[in-house]
Parts: sequence; structure tokens; C-alpha cells
Amino acid sequence: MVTVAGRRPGRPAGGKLVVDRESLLDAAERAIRRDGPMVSLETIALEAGVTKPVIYARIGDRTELSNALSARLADRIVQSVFSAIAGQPIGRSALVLFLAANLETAAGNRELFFYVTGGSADDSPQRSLLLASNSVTPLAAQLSQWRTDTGHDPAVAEAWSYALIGMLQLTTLWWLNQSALTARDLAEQLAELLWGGLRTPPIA
Amino acid sequence: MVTVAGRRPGRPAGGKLVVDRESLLDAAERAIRRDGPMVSLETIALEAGVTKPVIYARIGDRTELSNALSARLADRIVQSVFSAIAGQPIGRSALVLFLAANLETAAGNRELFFYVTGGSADDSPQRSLLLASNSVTPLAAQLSQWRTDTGHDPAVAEAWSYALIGMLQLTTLWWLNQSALTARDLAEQLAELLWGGLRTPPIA
DNA sequence: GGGTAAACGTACTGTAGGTACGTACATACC
DNA sequence: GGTATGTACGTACCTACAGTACGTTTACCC
Repeated sequence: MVTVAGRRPGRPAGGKLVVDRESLLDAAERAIRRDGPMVSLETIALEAGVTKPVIYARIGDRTELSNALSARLADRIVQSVFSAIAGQPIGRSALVLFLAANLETAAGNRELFFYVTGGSADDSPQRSLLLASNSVTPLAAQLSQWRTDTGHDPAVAEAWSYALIGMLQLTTLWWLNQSALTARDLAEQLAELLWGGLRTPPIA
Repeated sequence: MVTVAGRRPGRPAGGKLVVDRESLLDAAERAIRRDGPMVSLETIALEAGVTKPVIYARIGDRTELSNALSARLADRIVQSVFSAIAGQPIGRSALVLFLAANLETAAGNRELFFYVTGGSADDSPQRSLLLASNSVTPLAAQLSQWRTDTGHDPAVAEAWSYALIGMLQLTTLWWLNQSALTARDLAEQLAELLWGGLRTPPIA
């Protein structure tokens, strides 16, 4: 049994919560960074200076915690990607910037990335979908817009979004664990694939 | 406490094992198909007519069970893909066949696919890599060969393999859960993406 | 100042992974 | 043909963790 030192039961003085939801998520991130993706809820609560029921009150069960942290990471990645390609003309070099920004942001949130992409808990695979959809939604909107603008069928946007996110997820996992490539080099390789690498003709 | 009816402690008469490793994996698949990806080891053992320690003796812990089942599924997919594109000339239509065979085999092993791609257990994300590598290895060999044959750098093969597998994994998960597309239509959409869809020029 | 509701911690339950150990059978050796 | 040893089981336990019921302390309102 873990006991939080220096606190006792009862409503805290001052009419304020001991910790709010955002502070709890911050603490969760710290605990994950320190102990890896397998941290228990109790350890996270301890890191925040509270006990488990507080987490259930503010956030919910382990699945909802995963979702909240996933939304955070997705936000960071989307922000990073947007500022990376802002003002760039659509083309291969913008694609490289997009991919590199993804990789670098994931690398900067390494443990959190591991936690979100599968190391979290005893969850059904439907959760993976929910997590991915945090990234898919904004991407699909952009793709759909672009397809319409260029006179093509936007119906492919959703499938393409899941395809791109899935591609980046597994590739990033591999890269962070057992690859010596730089983010830039890997982004170039992926861009080559997406830029039609599979239909490259033989070099005469 | 679950008790297997009709058996008692002690070495079985007849000098034979009660069940061998393959039968255990068969039972695991049946249990997963029946109860979903969250089945407990004890339920799997019960399905096989034995108790937990037998699973640990034949297969190992939950991680090793995941790996074994993942290898089975990867084998089925690789087989299916090979026979789908056997004799086909390299090109876009072969790519569609490759993708469709992947999707259909996953659909035919729906629950097992869920179990393998994340619904399994309290595992570190490194396991996802190990699982994916079962599919990556043969694919990378083929890609590497093809790149060399066509006079290009084969160094991209590994990254491309993880990219393609990741793309198929997440797309399949989405498709099996919440998409009404046929396997063929989805394969066409993915092929369009891989065939350079991102650099499609505006239709004049 | 008393009553009510809020915000905690304490302590419990249930479940599942993993393991120590006892038991029954086979085989080898004398 | 009896005894020792090793093997293949099931039984019963330990531990860790997710999730929850409940008691306690404080703020707030009249």
C-alpha cells in the first residue's frame, strides 16, 4: 500500500483541488518517462502526489488515460507538422518536412510514444484505432481538401490517412529502437516510397 | 480455480504428452476466436484440456505465446500473398493483388489479427516490433532483391518494409472495425497511394 | 453553529500472470 | 520384481494491479 506522505483524508483547505486534470496528465508523462510505458496507475498517482481514486475522478480508467495522453501527443505532432510545412509549396520537399517533423516529435516524446502506440495496457485493439484517429482526423481533412482542389475523388482521404499514420507509427517504432538512420534520412526514404518508389523503372 | 475434468495429477499413462505444442497453439486460436483477444491463459489452457503450467512448459509466458501466434499468422499471410502474385508481372495490378491478399487473409483470421496487433497483453512496445518483423523479414528480402535488380539502392528495403507493414496493419484494423469498403476497393485505394498518389498533378 | 455536500485517503475486492510443490507414472538398474 | 530416479502433470499459492466502497475531513451556506 502506497501512502502519500503529508496528507490526510478530507477536503483540502482553500477550496481548490489538490491537483487538476492537466497536472495529473503532466505527472503521468513524468512517470512514464521515468519508469517506461508499463507504469502502474498507483505510481502515476504517487508522482502527482495523490491517490488512485483521484485519477478515476479527474480522468477515468486506464483506457481514458491512454486516450488523453494520446490526444496530447497527437496535438504536439500536428502542431509540429503544421509549422514545419507552413508556407511550403506542395511537393516532395514538403512531404519530407512532414515526415521528418513527425519522426522528430515522436523522438522527443519517446516514452510517451511507446506508451501510446501499444505499450499501455490490457486493451482491446479498438483502442489503437481511437488513438490513431486523433492523428487521422486532421490529416484526413487536409487530404480531402487537397484531393478536391486538384480535381480528384476525396473518398480516398480516410484510408490514406490511416495508411500514412500506420506507416509512420510502425516505422517510428522501428527507428527509435533499432535503426541508426537520422530522422532526415529516414524521411527521405519514406518520401521516396510515397513518391512512387514502387513503380520506379529499371535504370537503363 | 479451474479444474480440468477427468484428469488427475501425475505423469499420464502411455508415455505420451497430453497435448503437444501445436495442439496448444490450435487451442489458443480457438479460444481467441471464441472469447476475443483478451482471453486469459487459464481459459486457453482449459480449452486445450490442460492447466497453465503446461503452457509455460511447452510455449512459455504470454509474450512467447504472442510471438508464436504471430509467426503463424505471418506465415499464413506470406503464403497467401505469394500465391496471389505468383507468375504476375511486377506492376500496379500485382500490387493490388498483394494488398488484397493481405487484407483478405487478415479478415479470415480476424480475432487472431486483433490479438497479434495489440490486443494481447501488458507488453512493452518492443514486442510489436518483434511481431511485425515476422512479416517484415520476407518482404524486405524481396524488396531488396527487386531494388538491386532494377539498379537502385537496396538500403531502403528495411524501412520500406516496416512502412508497408505498418500501413497495412493500421489500415486493416480500421477496415475490419469500421469501414464498409470491399477488400478489393481498399486495395485499389492503397495502391493508388503507393503508386504515387501524393504527387498526382491537378486535372487540367 | 449546525447541516450538507465536496474532496480526499484508506482499505478492500477481484482477476490474471506466474510459480513452488506434491503426485502419479515411466524407465533404468540391480 | 523391487527400488531409485526422472518426467509430466495438477493443485494451490503468491503477487501485482485495476477498479471500488466507504469513512474522514474540510468548505460552504443558511
